[in-house]
Amino acid sequence: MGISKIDKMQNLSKNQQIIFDLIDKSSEPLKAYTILFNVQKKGIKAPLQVYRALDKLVEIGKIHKIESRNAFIACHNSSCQVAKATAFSICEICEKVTEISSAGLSKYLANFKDKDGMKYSKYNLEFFGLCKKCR
Amino acid sequence: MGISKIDKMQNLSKNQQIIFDLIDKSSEPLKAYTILFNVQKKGIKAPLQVYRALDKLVEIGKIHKIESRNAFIACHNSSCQVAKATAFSICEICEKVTEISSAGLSKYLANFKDKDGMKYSKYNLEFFGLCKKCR
DNA sequence: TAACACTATGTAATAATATAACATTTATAA
DNA sequence: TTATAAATGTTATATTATTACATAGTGTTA
Repeated sequence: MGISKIDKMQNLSKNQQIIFDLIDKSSEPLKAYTILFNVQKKGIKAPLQVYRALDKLVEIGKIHKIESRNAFIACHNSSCQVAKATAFSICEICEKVTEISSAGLSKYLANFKDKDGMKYSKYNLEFFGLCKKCR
Repeated sequence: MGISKIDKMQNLSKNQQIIFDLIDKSSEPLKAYTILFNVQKKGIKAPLQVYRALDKLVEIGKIHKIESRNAFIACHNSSCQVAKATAFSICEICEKVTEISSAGLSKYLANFKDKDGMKYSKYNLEFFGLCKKCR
């Protein structure tokens, strides 16, 4: 009668919950020190407390890191299996980031084989361009 | 009788050439401060000198930044149009990075449209897994 | 319950990555 | 040649991330 991994994913610790809530309600990706500044009133004082929570949230797939921006957004895509398959579009003017949810794309990438016939279990894809507003 | 952009790409400045040579002959991606350490004997003393050369080399497509690793490798792929379309495989154990050269993949991604029918002019894709040696 | 393993937290210090600001020099084009 | 753009040199500082060590909570199981 163990607790499954799925169940565990829903029981965030105190710091994890505070930081997830902040990221989840944000309309844009947040940087670690922006997060730190915003949660200091809740008792989280040190960078490490933020980075530890971020690491865990990324690990369980609740948030993703936008590598080219060193920033974090909440996952809104049920099909990215625990952070293993992520794709984003990034506007180079306003910096708006949107998670891409495309069955075709994820299928294509999950099945992609390199020259040696090797498949990869995990990927991150970042598209760049101009969003509707900024065109 | 102007000099074309292609020609310009081959005339690197002194610092750019020193830093490109180092990256080009490296068997692994190099980090900015590793580069700095290695070119100090050649008179490049400050981080900014390195970052400026790196920025330029990325811009003209001679090198690429591996975003998830904050490291740089030389481009060995004639088909990545001036750094606008890059794909890499990264071994999560030995950290070996290989640039992927796949006409199918680049065609698929160059033509990918999101839900709004929008195409993107630029992308970076990083695959993660275990390389042959580390399996 | 007691002992254990595991996860999370708190705190200080510091490492690693990257940019701002300003002065000067070199290369290129008109 | 003169204007312009590109590159360099230098100092200081901003931003991002980790090491090391001590403590506390949570769940498991003997």
